[in-house]
Amino acid sequence: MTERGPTLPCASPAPGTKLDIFVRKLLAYSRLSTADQGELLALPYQYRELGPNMTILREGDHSQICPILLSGFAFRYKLAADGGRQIVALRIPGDPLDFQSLYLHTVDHHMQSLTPVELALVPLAALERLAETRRSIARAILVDILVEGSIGREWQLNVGRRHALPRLAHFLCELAYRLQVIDPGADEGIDVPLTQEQLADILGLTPVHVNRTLKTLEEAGAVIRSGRRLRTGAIGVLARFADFTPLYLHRDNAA
Amino acid sequence: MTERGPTLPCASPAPGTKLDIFVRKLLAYSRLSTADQGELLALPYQYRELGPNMTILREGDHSQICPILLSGFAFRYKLAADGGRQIVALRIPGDPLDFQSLYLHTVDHHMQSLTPVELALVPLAALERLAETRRSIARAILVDILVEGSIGREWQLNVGRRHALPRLAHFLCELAYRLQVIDPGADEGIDVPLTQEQLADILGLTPVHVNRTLKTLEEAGAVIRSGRRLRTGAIGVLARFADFTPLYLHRDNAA
DNA sequence: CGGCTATTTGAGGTACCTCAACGCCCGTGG
DNA sequence: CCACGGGCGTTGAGGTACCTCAAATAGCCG
Repeated sequence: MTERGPTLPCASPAPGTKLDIFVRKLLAYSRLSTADQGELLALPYQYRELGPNMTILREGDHSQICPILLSGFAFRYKLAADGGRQIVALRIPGDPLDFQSLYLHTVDHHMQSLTPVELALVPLAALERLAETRRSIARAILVDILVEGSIGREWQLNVGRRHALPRLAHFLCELAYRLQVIDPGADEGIDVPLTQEQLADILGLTPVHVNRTLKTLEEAGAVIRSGRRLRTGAIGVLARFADFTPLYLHRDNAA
Repeated sequence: MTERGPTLPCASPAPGTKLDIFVRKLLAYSRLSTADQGELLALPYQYRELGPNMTILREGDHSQICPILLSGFAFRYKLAADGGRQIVALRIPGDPLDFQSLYLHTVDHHMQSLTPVELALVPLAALERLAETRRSIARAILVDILVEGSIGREWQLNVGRRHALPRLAHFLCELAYRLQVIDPGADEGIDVPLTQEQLADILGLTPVHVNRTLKTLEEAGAVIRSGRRLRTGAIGVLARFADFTPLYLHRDNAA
């Protein structure tokens, strides 16, 4: 059920644990002592691999576990009565996927894997215990929740008040910027693992219009497409179309 | 600087404190012992009144206080490079306005009073101390943050995937529903203290189109306008146009 | 009453949507 | 290795929900 490494007082990964990337992600936004890091790395979890487009959370669930995204991408979405889908958050490797259920009874949205993913399923009870005994870990959890909230507000602005071209460019810019935390080369450009339909559901557009907007961005040299692959140009190039300011990502918070 | 009432062990308001409505609001989403309630009511604060359209928080601020909205309405907003404004949250009486600065260095959005407001300015340090000694209060703070995040996601869906009419109706429905916590009669209809321009900035529309959509809603009997006043019909009537399901407001959480 | 702001209405424009057809990638199985 | 099928991407044509601009009206506050 739970394979756990021995409790480590230092920050080198516990043998056998895969939570390394999770701790690195938290460290990008919060300070944690080596002891804190050791406690996190020693969390019990169940390892699971999922293919793409698999449901991870369902609206109405009462969850007892917090999945942590070890690799791959996942997204939260909501559905309108007419079947319209809005993707409301994108989660990247290292991200915890459901801290919320620590404190709310009911899940208010759906969640799916975007690519094949590796998950560490951590019992909420274990996380809760850790948060109670270690203030700085509780804090790091909160910071993650708050930063996701801030990103959500920026998406509200993006969908509500930007035209398709800067809207798309802004999203791509944000994604590249966020990926820098786990991939130092991301500022030179990233592979975007989203179909045009998924992009449309993030941006509040139709797939057809995303297609045309991508074409424009490509002609402007801001993205490169080959076959079904989509790759962004460097952040600096994207930003010229994007009205992008990274303040809302709170990368200054760890300093 | 700070007028504080004496610490009370029971839940009846501390003499002289105005934080009663704040505690009632937290109680709607979290369980708190009478001792917890007493501690909250005994929080030190500076009382302040503000007119409408006054700035409460500015993007880039490093805040040391958490304003609590004792009466009146306030909203968070963000600006696009072209001057477009998106209102990303509406806060109602009893709501804390900046728990976020407990854990993040920099404010990522602006905040203004919508109507005349009364504020209790609580030092963040006092809140932090309370959260550290009382787990259930820390929890209540978190629940408030999470519920606001959930509302933000619903707004993403609203702006991204609903047409103007259900979009407007959904927002009005939500507002009436939320106001029930502090005003039991709200389900019969509420006064909406927003100009059409502000409604437009919530909904990602133009004021002109909001005007036309309101007209349609009025002809359908879902809102009443007289002069510049806007009043909603009963929630049940609004809901017929709104695709509204209150799950995301997490009112089940206190139970 | 005067002046400001919010609302209302009209006319014309456009960014994005809908529908539909076609073609290309790519995984699968023969 | 090739043939096949299905999903995703691409393109075109036509439609529409919403926007822009502009002017007139109405409410509100001194």
